[in-house]
Amino acid sequence: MAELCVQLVPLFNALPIDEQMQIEELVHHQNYRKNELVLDPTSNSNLIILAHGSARLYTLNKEGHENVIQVLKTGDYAGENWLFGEANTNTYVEATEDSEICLLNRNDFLALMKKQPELSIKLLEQNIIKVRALQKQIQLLSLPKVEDRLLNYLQTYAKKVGHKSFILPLKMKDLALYLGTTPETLSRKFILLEKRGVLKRKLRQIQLLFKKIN
Amino acid sequence: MAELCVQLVPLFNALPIDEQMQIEELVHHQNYRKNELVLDPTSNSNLIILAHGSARLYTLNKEGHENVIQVLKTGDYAGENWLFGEANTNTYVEATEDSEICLLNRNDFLALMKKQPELSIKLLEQNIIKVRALQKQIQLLSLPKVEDRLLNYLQTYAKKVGHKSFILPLKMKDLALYLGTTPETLSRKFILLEKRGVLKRKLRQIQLLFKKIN
DNA sequence: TTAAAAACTTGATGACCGTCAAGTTTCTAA
DNA sequence: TTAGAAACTTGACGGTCATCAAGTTTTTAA
Repeated sequence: MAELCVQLVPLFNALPIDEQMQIEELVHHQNYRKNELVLDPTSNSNLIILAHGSARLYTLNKEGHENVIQVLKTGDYAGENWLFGEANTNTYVEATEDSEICLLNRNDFLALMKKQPELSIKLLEQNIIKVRALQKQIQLLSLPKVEDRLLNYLQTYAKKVGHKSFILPLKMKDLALYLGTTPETLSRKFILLEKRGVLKRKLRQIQLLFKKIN
Repeated sequence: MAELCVQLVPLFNALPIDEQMQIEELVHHQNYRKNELVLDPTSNSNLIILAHGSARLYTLNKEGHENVIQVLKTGDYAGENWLFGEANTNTYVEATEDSEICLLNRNDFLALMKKQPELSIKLLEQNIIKVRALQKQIQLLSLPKVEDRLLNYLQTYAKKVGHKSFILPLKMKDLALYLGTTPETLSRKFILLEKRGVLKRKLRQIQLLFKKIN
């Protein structure tokens, strides 16, 4: 279990601990019984974090029938979008077992950001970094050949660590996922690149062999 | 040519016009002669926007040799990252022809955000929306079959517009690019889905035929 | 240290899809 | 209205890669 609920939310988890604690102070921890309604559209919009338990998030269609959007388990969260932009107008959350749930009120949060502009600047900074990482991943995934994706990834990573020798930060399985391929194919591609003299490898230890990293 | 330099920068271009103008007021427009240095690491860090002309962005390696990172043409920009986080410590920009260049100073910009917390909140909001869109695209690109990517895209779009009939917002060519495939394959997949009775299509007019949009 | 699990590799196979080239339809602007 | 361009379609083909299954190696934890 995380020390702070807000650490579970990607939006916040890269923030310095001080800022995280400022936000944590705004959070209301509460216990709900099974089948109890946690929030509905008349509530203030909230970020909802499941500290422990489970809940389901649903909307009601015209016929009044539930439309389950998401099932939340321990450690999950929802409603990041309600902290900004549109408020929640049609979504309900109900505990599906006895649960401990953290709620962060939209207005409280916006007020904090207005009072502490530094906080929103840091959040913005984190988010811009994230955007750049995602764009890079999309650029990679758009290369049709796995070989090119892998090479591009390795070059980028080498540039980032500033060295042509490095240890892969991901397991093959995860790297395969990141590159939109399978461990099998990835394994073969590594061997291919090694045969071509592009790199040397011992397990996850990689050494790139070309002159220029650009 | 855009009315405002800052509209060229994705970070800003979805902002309300008022906010854009506030930022634009901070921008220094300047003319540079061919080969003139626009900025170096001793300058304050700046966002640089090429209103007209061209420039090259480079670093110097240990031997003092130029390492060209990027070539900027009319409408291009660079240094978005210097507005936040790390300052520029090693990059030079030089005009490669007579150019009109807009510079936005990091400190000016941060000061504005601190004075106007609303601004950074809006920027953050835009950025979060962008993150969500990018994550969706990655999720799509990770599906190995084009067919699945297309169907997933169509379902998501239908949900967004709240209707099973809609007009594709992208040309085939662009949709193909977005889905990481080619116009040819995309065309074939549309026909396949039509034959299967999943949808009807007349040009870019789409109608999904399955019961449930979820 | 040793056994079990997890990670990684290897092989065979066929479907999928990118490519190229040549069509057809739709759009655009004079 | 019409010619030209752009967008889209169709066909044939071959390479890439996902899949499945059965290895081997490395890691983990008792």
